[in-house]
Amino acid sequence: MASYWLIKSEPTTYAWDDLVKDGTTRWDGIRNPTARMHLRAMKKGDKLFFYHSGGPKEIVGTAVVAQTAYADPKDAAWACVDISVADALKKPVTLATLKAHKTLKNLVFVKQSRLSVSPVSATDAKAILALAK
DNA sequence: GCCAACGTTGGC
DNA sequence: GCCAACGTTGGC
Repeated sequence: MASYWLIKSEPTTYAWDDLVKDGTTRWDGIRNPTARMHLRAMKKGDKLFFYHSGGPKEIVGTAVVAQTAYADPKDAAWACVDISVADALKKPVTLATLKAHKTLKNLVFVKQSRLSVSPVSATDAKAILALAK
């Protein structure tokens, strides 16, 4: 059973469009112990929600874990994973929408916006996908 | 540009 | 090993 996660990126650093272009990319540069823990818990095939911070704050697409966690080549103390692009959301789900939702407002990510990788329950994942239609 | 939340650092 | 001070991040 695949798990769901939410990963966050600044569009100016690495945008959804870059992932679409690259197809698969190394998700590195995570420098937070909690986020690293989540990275290491990822399994191949887990689904990822891709969120843009900074500009329009919204979930723009989904990706899948292509390679489970391994040491960051730039700094072995940290971990990274490989991810592959999945689908763009028909309708991006904004932070405001999440906050207005009765269960999604309790997402780890909503409550702790600084955390760059956070878990999403299967129920919440379904709710997000429903909002994105 | 401000402020709140959180992580990290350094003195003890 | 604790805790205060500081820096960074991200939403508003």
